[in-house]
Amino acid sequence: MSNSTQDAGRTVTIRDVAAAAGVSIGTASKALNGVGRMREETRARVTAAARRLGFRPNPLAQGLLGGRTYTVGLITCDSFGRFSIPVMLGAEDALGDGQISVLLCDTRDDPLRERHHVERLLDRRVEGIIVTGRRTEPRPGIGRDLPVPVVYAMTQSLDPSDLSLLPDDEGGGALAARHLLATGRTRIGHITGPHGFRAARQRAAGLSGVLGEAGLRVAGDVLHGEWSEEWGRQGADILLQADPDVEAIFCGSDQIARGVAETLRERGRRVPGDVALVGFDNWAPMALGCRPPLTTVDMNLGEIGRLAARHLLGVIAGQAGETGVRTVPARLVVRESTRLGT
Amino acid sequence: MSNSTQDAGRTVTIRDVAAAAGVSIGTASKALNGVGRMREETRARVTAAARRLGFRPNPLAQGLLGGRTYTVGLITCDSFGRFSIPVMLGAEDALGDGQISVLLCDTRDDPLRERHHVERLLDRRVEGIIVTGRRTEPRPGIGRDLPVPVVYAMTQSLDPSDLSLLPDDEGGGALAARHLLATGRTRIGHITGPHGFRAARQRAAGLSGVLGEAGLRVAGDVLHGEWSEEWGRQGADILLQADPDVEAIFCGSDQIARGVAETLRERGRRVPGDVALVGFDNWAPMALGCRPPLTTVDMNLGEIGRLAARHLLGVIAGQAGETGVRTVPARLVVRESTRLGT
DNA sequence: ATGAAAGCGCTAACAT
DNA sequence: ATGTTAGCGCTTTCAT
Repeated sequence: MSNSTQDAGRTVTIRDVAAAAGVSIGTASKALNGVGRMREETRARVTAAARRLGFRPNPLAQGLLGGRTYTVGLITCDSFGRFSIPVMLGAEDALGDGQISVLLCDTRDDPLRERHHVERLLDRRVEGIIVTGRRTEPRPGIGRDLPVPVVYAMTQSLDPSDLSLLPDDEGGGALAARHLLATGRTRIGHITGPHGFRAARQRAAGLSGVLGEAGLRVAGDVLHGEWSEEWGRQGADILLQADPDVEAIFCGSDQIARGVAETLRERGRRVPGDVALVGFDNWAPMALGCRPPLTTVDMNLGEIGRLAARHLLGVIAGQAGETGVRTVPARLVVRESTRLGT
Repeated sequence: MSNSTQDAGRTVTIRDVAAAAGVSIGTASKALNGVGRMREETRARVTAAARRLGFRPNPLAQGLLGGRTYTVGLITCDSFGRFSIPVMLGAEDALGDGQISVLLCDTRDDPLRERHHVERLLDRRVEGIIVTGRRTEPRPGIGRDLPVPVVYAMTQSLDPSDLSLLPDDEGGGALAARHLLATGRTRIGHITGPHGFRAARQRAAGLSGVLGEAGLRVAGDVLHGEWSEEWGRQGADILLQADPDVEAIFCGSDQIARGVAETLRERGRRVPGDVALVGFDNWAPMALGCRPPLTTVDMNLGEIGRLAARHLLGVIAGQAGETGVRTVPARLVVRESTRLGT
């Protein structure tokens, strides 16, 4: 009981370890950190004592020395929204494995809160900061000439000397388009979110690009509306009116696609038999709850987070910092809504 | 420019402040912390110098002294799932306002990872730990006799000497039941999640209890199944078969309720005209996307997180630590699916 | 009312 | 090969 790793009593310091091993405190430090030259036997004795006493170095003291703090800050502007969460998860994943701790803050889109949090993070000597968001639109950076590297994930800094990691919305749109063409559909409509969203415009551009190469156009033109199921329901009716023979609909989000699916069913069109359907986001509860389950584009948000974290670790380790915008490829998840022969 | 709060140059220490104010370093410390006795003029001079230089105390150094670290750990077993996120948000909210930083870790339900993270948090001298989860089932605590207070939110520790904050599932069920009775329905069915979930059993108990007091029983018995829309669709058919005259259906989740709503529509029952519908979770995308929008029970997860954080702050501040299980009242959100006269 | 000094736990020069 | 010493930035006695 008394030699368990975490005794309730006083903290065991390196001084205790040194005493127990019969060496000086400096020697103990070197032994434990694997630096300096010393007899193997001594090193072993110190290590053994440390283990026996359950010694755990105090990171505060280590950090104070000007050494590393093994901490990074994670700022979300999104109240842990649907998009920033997978990103954070990926980041935590990559960082946790690297023994880095994560200080979390939520700015709730308030620049004042953000400024405040950045300062707190710097006070705590984080070694880097990851900023996540919910939209891909450029935003002001969190500060110039910060003493630590910063990376933007699922959001873009206006400052081109920052690195921003974004999903490849255009590529995702292209992916959907090629998939639909491959299943033999050529009359392809598009119902998506507000024109004010770059994500919506880029997904549409990806679709149009591929169709254009094939000498085709978007059936019934691109329909912009809310990011909601309700708009999906309305949009589907509009599209069916504009082009009753539409063979496939690519939607800007899974929510929109669900609404579209409902209207199609109510209008007597079978999915995918009459009309194939592709969503965007691969948001499991939506995509799987849809009838039929939805083929959809996955932005690989977790990968974006992991890349952001790894970038940070790289820069911290001294690598040159990449800058500008980098795009992470999307991935198509095929389900019933486009399956052939149904 | 050069007197901005965050200069890129060397960090300004209290030593610099003292020098600038023409006092000793100890005096500067006392002045800034508002302790000790000294001339008001001196204190003002130090404060002014600190502000002018942009002095920010180093929390590492402060913590090292055995003082406070103003940090708490937030452990989620849930990979930031749908339930733990609102809890975390609430906690971050309450803590951030109190100038406390949050160290985040995700255990991914792995006890080894959990143990590891707990130790890392303790190494970093967090002043307390919040454990969040996705299920209300009791789980082993993260450790006995930890040197800091621990509170469980949206998950329960097996150890009764811990404090666990849970949603009031039974109360939520009762809330739904009373609301349906108040709208004049007496034949009330219940379609919910697996019997293995305490949450499902308690919500059912809440419903049955209220119905029992009114001399009623659950119409067609409680139907247990998956937490999915698909089950909602199936369950609705089963219920309609068992009791074709059912007037209302209370569902164990919003997802189930959506499935139920779909089947009802396809079977020609109007909601809420023929059958009223109540969900559980108040998960916006589901509840609002439903046709019609869903009346549902909100567990006040954010409040659970806030309470957890405040409890922790209280214990840290020296208050006696409450123990055992404490339940947070749920709240009914009324929407179209039960609105009268539709 | 102010200053000097010790020390939190640790590491990294510099001595031996 | 090991020990000694000087700090990291701060707070807190204890002198003055």
